[in-house]
Amino acid sequence: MPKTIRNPQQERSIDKKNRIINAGYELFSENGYYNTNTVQIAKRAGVSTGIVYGYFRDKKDILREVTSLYMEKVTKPILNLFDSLEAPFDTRDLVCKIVDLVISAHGENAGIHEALHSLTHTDPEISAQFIGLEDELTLKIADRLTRLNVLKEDAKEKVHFAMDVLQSFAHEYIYDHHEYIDYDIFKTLVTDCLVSLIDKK
Amino acid sequence: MPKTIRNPQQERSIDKKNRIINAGYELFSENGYYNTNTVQIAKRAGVSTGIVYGYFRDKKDILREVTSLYMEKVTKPILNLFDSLEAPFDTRDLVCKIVDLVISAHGENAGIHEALHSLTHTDPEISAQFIGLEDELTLKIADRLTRLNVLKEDAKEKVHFAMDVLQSFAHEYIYDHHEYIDYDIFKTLVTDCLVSLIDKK
Amino acid sequence: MPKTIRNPQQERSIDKKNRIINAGYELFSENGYYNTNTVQIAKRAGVSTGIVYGYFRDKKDILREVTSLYMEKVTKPILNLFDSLEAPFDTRDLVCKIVDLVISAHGENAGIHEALHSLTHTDPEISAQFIGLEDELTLKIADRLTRLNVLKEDAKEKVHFAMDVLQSFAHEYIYDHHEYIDYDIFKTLVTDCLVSLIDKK
Amino acid sequence: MPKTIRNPQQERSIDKKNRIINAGYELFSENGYYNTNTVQIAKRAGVSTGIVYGYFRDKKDILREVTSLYMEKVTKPILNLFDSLEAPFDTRDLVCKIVDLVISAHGENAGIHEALHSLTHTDPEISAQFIGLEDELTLKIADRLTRLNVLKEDAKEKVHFAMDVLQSFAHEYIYDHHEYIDYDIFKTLVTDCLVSLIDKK
DNA sequence: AATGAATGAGCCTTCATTCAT
DNA sequence: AATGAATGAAGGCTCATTCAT
Repeated sequence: MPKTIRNPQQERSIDKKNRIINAGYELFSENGYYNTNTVQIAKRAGVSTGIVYGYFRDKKDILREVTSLYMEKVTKPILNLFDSLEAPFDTRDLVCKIVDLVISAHGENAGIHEALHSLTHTDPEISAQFIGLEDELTLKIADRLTRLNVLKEDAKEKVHFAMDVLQSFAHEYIYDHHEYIDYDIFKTLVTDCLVSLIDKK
Repeated sequence: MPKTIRNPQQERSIDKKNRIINAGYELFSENGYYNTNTVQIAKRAGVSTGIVYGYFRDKKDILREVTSLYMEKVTKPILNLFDSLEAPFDTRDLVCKIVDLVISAHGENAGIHEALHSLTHTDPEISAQFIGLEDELTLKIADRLTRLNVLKEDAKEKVHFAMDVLQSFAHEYIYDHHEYIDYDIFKTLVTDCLVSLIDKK
Repeated sequence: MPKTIRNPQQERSIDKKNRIINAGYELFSENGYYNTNTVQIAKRAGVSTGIVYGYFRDKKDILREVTSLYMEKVTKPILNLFDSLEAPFDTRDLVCKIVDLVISAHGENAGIHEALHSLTHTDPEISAQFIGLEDELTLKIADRLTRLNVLKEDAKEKVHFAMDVLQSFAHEYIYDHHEYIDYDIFKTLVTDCLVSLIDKK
Repeated sequence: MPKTIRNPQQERSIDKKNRIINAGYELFSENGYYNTNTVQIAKRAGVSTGIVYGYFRDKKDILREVTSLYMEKVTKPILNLFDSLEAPFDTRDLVCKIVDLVISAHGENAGIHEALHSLTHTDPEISAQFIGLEDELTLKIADRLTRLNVLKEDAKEKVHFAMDVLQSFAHEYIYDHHEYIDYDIFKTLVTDCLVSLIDKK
């Protein structure tokens, strides 16, 4: 007897479902998945506990949707940037823009990245979602930069490497802030690294 | 009435405490912190549930010690490498060694890094431990490389950046393995990046 | 504010109420009372959840009506048989007919008997309905057989006993089917028992 | 990760497990399986909710054990009677004893029979337990009576039929008590039926 | 010091019933 | 009359922590 999960078509219902997802997004972000319970999510979304299970199979199902939302939020601005990219352009200039973009994306989605990424290790489904996102992003950007003649060889590897570098830098920048580090210098190092990656050979 | 936590001096007790920490290490590594319970830890350690609370204030306290253990395991081989470093040496050679070292360290401590790092965001204490480790490592290595005349300016920033790059690469290398990526090429990119970082200017 | 329960007069409403009762009948029959929920009943009946409470006070109220329906289904063919009974007749012949009738009635209403009878013990209302049915049936049959001069003394006791025997046999026959039992022989035993009951003294 | 269920060896633990089973027995008996919750069981047993799951996998598991207990209680006195049976004996005398025995067994285990039997229809496991019990009982008694030369042909069918008759009579006698029935006469009918079953041919 | 049974708060989920439309 | 989304109390179960021995 498979319970039916509402697949909301009407505006009000979609809104409610989204409110639950956003509540999950916020709470997972603030306290992590395991420190958030369904009552909190419902309360934050302004709905009753019961109705949550009208829209989601279980708590994990909320997580899935939150993950998707996160992916979209992170992916979109970056893809937009590359879509609107017109040759010729200054490499360093592009890199700077990207760095700032990733930092701000990371900042706005503070916490959720950690909360989700942490589940990657124990949850195959979330892991697959993450890997899928990286795949898509890498391939799209590599393709775009190849077409623009910016990258020739090893485009995918370079793009992926660049993404890793950006990711970890953004995280560092937003969260860790070690006292003895001059983050302007750090940022320059990152930028240089990416520029030389693009201009290689 | 502050409960007394044993600070074990006797061999047998120390051993028992260590067995608990190791059990925690393994289990957190395998299943994550929230999917591990104290009964499992005690069983794996070969001790009773009750005695766990003779050595640790609470479950979080085990986590703290596991984190410390992790730090030591990861830190030691790297520090050893730098300690035994004698000038003159070939930069690329050194970088290659380090890359391999970090990969193997990451591989051996598979899982635990994720499990711990994930808690960083919701747990200030763990976060502080992580940051503290990075601080120590960065400063020591930066100092060493400065003394060896390998790095001059911005030593700390460079070292920290290098560590980030290595970390994320190792993780990528061990876990994610995207199909379309040629990891030999990826590795070369990383190596090049680090070499040029050191040889800068 | 006593909620008003519709006492449907119009054809469409009566139909709807009956569809709910039948849905309950089927579902209780298939899965038992406690494993059936009101949403399932409404869905099976092709009505909305809400309207169920327009026709029934609560879930138990559906049960009451289902019980009545069951009683009717089981009672009618038996009463018909006795109504159409004309003396003289062969006792054994009559008994055989009845046995077959009860078996088929039990088979057709598979499940619901169990589902309902089980509630008898914890639910006084259902219990009363069951007892009421047995009373009515017993008295009518006893009366009929007395008039036909088939039974003289202890008619009610005999009829009731016969009903019990038939009931438990039918149940056995339909459900339990133990491997080592030859049910033709079993049936003969039952028939003999009933025949001798009627022909007693 | 299969949770370990304590298999209690020590007296105190066995006692506790038994107290839980007995609490289940009583409560299922009084209110049925679905109207009894684990908190009630724990409270009645004088233990905490949690420990219930130290002895039982889940609520259903308690049901299983309650069922076994019931079977034993019902089976034992009857088997004892037949074990101590020595030829020659008066058939009617034996039947009377049995009837009284079954009535008292049914009375003492008031309610639980219904509560359990009701689950038979929706729960294959309980069903199997019930059928298994009937099998065992039937075969043992049939065997005993055959050895004693009391029954010759169709022993199993006769015994099973007798058990059904006794069962339904006992239930009638204990619970339903229809006003217009003279239960002494009823009892005589049952006795006669069984006697003639035994003395058949 | 050590054991492991015991505690009970808290979590996820279901479902009879209500209510806005 | 009718809909079906919404409510929230209650149930089964887990697990960090305590306690009798």
